[in-house]
Amino acid sequence: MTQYRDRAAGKTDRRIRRTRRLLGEALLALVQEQSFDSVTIRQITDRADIGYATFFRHYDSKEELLSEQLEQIVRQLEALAGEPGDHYFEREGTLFFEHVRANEDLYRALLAGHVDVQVVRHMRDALIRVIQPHMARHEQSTALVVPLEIAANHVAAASLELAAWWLENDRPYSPEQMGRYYRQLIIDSTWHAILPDPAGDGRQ
Amino acid sequence: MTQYRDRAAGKTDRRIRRTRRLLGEALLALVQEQSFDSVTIRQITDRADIGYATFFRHYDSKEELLSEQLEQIVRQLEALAGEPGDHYFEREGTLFFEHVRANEDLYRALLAGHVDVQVVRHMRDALIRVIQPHMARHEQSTALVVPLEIAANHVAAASLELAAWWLENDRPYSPEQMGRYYRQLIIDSTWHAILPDPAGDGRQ
DNA sequence: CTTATAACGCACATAATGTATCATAAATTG
DNA sequence: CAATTTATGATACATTATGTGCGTTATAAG
Repeated sequence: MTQYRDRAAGKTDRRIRRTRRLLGEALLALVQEQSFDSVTIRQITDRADIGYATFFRHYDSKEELLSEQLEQIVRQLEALAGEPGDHYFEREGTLFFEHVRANEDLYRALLAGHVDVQVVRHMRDALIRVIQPHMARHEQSTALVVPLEIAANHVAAASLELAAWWLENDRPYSPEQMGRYYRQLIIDSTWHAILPDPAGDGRQ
Repeated sequence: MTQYRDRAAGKTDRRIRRTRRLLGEALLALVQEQSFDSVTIRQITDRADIGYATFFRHYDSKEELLSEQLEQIVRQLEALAGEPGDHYFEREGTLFFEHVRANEDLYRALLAGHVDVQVVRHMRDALIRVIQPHMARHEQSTALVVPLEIAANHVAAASLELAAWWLENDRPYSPEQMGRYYRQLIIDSTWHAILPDPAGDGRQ
């Protein structure tokens, strides 16, 4: 059914906002205690003190509810990345892993639990939309060696994978150290792969 | 239940081999027609002409059945990679994407459909076990800038992501072209990131 | 041929999803 | 504040898929 979704994203009626907020909080709390796919909709509504049937008036599935929660992460990343004129690739690194640690619960639900890969892909696509404008600055300067589409996908996917590795292994390195690895393995590497030999750099 | 699993991987009784083969084939056929998560165990057993209850004597879930099918891909990759003495990173590239195209059905089931991320992770871990020995050759030579564990995880994950992108976008480039992107974006880049500045070599 | 055992078919239990409906509570609107 | 709209609660119900138990039949192994 899902009948209240269009209504200006639920910004109108206070009851709608309250219900959606409670459902989101309940999901986040439950995901701390068990894997995402083992959470049932009944559990979510019980924890949120919301009628079971009410859930379906807002979401078709728990994946949809999770995706909505992930949007707040995307907004944080947009703020992190700043404007394309800003030096995204220089500032990123430590900031990204501090952000991951600050939102560890959400990232664990996404990356370390049993989730449909489509949800991860949705998150990755949102990340691409944040990253790509920053990489596109240099597109007109020269013909790219590797298509921007592929490079942006690579950076987004590899960032999530590195974050997943970090969380799965219980954060064995500091955000600063991970930031350095991140830049060496993903950012700088992709930079060199994208741009044709800049002459004198001595790398590729 | 799953009662015949220990029995030397079902190599003994011909009926066991037959049942498992038919179930695997049925899953592969179904995944061509619909997404993995929409396939039911009943559909698999119907297609395979196997009793419903029999499925559970062999597998606990369809994820487990899929994972078993993926093992044949891992064996192919092992053959592709050859011995650690062989120049894995030089030979890889085109070969990998020809391999992906040859096993497109299985890769689509894994990467393009709705699958539990744990299954993808299982595949990725198998890939790491193939790749890591090839990278470890150089470990003793110098202290690595990026830990081998992280680098191997990165290469495996990024390889799967690039393959996923390729299939999701209906293979817009040839395996040869993808092989070049693969080397520039993942292999050579990781090589440079792993080893400290080799001074004069210019590449690795 | 004899024995072991895998598969079949069926019934049944369990659990989760999703829908329909009506009464109630709460919000918005004027 | 009053009137109206509407979201929620609660319940019952239908549907679907998973997973198990068991007696019978078919088939492989020796």
